[in-house]
Amino acid sequence: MYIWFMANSKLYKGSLVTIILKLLNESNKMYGYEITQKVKELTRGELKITEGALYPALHKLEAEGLLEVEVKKVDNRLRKYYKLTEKGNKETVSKLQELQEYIKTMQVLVNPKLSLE
Amino acid sequence: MYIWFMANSKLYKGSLVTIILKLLNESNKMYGYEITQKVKELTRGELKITEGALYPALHKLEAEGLLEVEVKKVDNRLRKYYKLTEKGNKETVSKLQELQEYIKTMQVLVNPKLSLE
DNA sequence: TTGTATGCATAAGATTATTATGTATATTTG
DNA sequence: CAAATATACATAATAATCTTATGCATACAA
Repeated sequence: MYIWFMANSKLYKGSLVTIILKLLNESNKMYGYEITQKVKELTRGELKITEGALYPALHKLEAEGLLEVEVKKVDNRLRKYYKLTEKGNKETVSKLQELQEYIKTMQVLVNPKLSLE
Repeated sequence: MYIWFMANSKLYKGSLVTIILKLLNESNKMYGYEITQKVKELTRGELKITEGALYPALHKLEAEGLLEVEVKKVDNRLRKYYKLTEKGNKETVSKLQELQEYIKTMQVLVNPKLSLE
């Protein structure tokens, strides 16, 4: 993993958990590397998910009971498949709401013609 | 400053500089406390700007040459009025573009029906 | 056979914020 | 009038999250 196109915006700080939860919500189960590739694909290489951020985040979500893990060996290589628990499903809904509220609030702050209804 | 309604979302991390620059871009000059009150007003108390975040951020922006400061004494109390430098104006445009791109990217990640044009 | 891709992991350091203090004056309220 | 709140600045300790760097290992392509 030598070259990365990066979004280079500090705004993504805090978004990683939301991204992980939403991707897992869409596709039943995914493994870490798959998540990095999916994000790369969806954002056309614009957004990098670094391993140093991803793996600790997955471990934390698992420890919090939001994800459960299943280890599989494919082509003689390990994969750790993650899927949402029931608690994880609820948290996903909550995180997506937070994201919508964040976007709405920021648009109000940044566009003086808008207001919070 | 005893009670604060807070947005309680980690997504705001990284947004403070964008907020400060945009507010100064709209209103010529503002002082720190005024910024906290303006944000509170615009977001109807939803978003808190803590002093421990605000003042260091203002100092940093000044050190980077994005803001210039003018100290005034009003009602026997100090106010440090900040305004954008030319460099600060350019950075404001850049930060606002970053915000729009962030929002677009996140909507793609979170809404699988959308795509980057 | 060397580099790239796949697949995991963690440690050091940077950045940004929260929380807790501290100082000081002005104004409101019981 | 005393106490609480509002105005106005500031910084230090701590927490959270990320980047960068490194490490291990297998598979595949040039």
